Amino acid sequence: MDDEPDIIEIVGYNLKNAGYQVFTANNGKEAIIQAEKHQPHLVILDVMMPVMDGIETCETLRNNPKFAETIITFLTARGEDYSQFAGFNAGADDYITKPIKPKLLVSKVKALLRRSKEIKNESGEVTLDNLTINREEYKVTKEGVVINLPRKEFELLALLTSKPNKVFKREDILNQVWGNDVIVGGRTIDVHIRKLREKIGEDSFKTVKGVGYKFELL
Amino acid sequence: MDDEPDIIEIVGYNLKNAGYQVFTANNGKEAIIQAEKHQPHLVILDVMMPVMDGIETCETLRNNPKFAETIITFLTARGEDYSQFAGFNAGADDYITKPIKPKLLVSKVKALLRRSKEIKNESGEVTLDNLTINREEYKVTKEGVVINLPRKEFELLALLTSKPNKVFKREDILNQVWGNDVIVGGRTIDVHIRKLREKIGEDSFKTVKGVGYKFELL
DNA sequence: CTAAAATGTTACCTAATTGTTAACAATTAA
DNA sequence: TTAATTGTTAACAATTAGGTAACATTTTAG
Repeated sequence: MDDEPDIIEIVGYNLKNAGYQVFTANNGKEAIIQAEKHQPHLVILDVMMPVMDGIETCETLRNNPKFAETIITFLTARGEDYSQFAGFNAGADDYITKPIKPKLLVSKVKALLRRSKEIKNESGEVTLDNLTINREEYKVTKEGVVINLPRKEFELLALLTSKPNKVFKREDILNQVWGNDVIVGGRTIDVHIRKLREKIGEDSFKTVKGVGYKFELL
Repeated sequence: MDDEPDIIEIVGYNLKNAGYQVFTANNGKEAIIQAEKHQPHLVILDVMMPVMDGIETCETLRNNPKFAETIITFLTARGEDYSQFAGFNAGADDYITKPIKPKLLVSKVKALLRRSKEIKNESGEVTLDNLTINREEYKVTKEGVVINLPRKEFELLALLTSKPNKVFKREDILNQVWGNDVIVGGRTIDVHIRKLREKIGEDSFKTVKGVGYKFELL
């Protein structure tokens, strides 16, 4: 994501050639929207971008737990130390200065992604106990029987099962399932939990008072 | 690990200052020996080193599964593209070119280590003696038995165990567990300590009169 | 050795949090 | 357009955590 269309094209071309799926944006705001939509493994930012600069974009992404695992690197002509500093302080993983040979850039990207790919071997499908959650198909199966869940219920289940036994704070649940800006009443989460308990099983969902909920593996 | 003693000293000094434990070597062979001995999280190599050059050192380390998780970066004056290429092909995670301001180097190192530390600390779990405290799961286990703690008790325990044997002042406990602004009566902490003593064990929590409490490892 | 200060203990009350139901609104599918 | 499904809310019930008072005990200082 860069402000100069040419650079975007060159970089994009080379990364696509290297086998990566690439989405582009012309400014920070767009970049964030694209990132939300595609959940990329890696984000490349320029420092100077219209509407929202790279540093701010980086900070915004970093503050969203959805992108905690996302690798963020700057690619920019601004080589000054203080600028690099700002980049790293904003939570970037790397800071690459232009000019750089496309092939070398691909090498760098490969090096950056190597580690995150090791972690994420997600097929989109997770199996826990006798429960299978397929995020791509929005399908849940329990003991071989398909359970049809409405969107919100599915997303809530998907979130909780993304890290079994981890307690998700009510606030985080709201952010991730309902979105940062949506305001809903105080009992909404509970009602959805209730429905999941009905359909999936009472014991799987544990309340941690004053904190939130967790999906518990026994 | 570099061939120029001066650089080694400067880099080492700055990294130590940033809180890292640093071991040095003057050539590739030494570097490998040191790495085997200390199992570092990060290895910094120069490309040009006597006895065994950096590329070869990097390859050797990478071929050893023991160092699969180890982050390796070059730090060198050889900025040529083909040289960087060779570095990444040898399995390096990053390639930093000199000259670089020490502070910026520290930032880079921090960025490189953040991910590997996240993965290792991901469990958020601390084990002391026969006691396990998992912050992410809000779960405490003693001798394999799960102990369910209310939030405040859990947070108090988490605080005290975050630095075993350190005495936490009553005031600090109030600030960290109850928050800067909340005003509670003078016996509140004591009551919670009491409950923890009941559930975790009398001896673990020691009173330091006129100061506060500590979690004592025997 | 005694008084004052600090801490320990218990039981109880209340406020905060969560659970549950049903009604209503919004969305989607037929 | 209507019917079905899903999402949200309100109202109330149930639960539990947290705090405090009151008193006991221990420690410290003079």
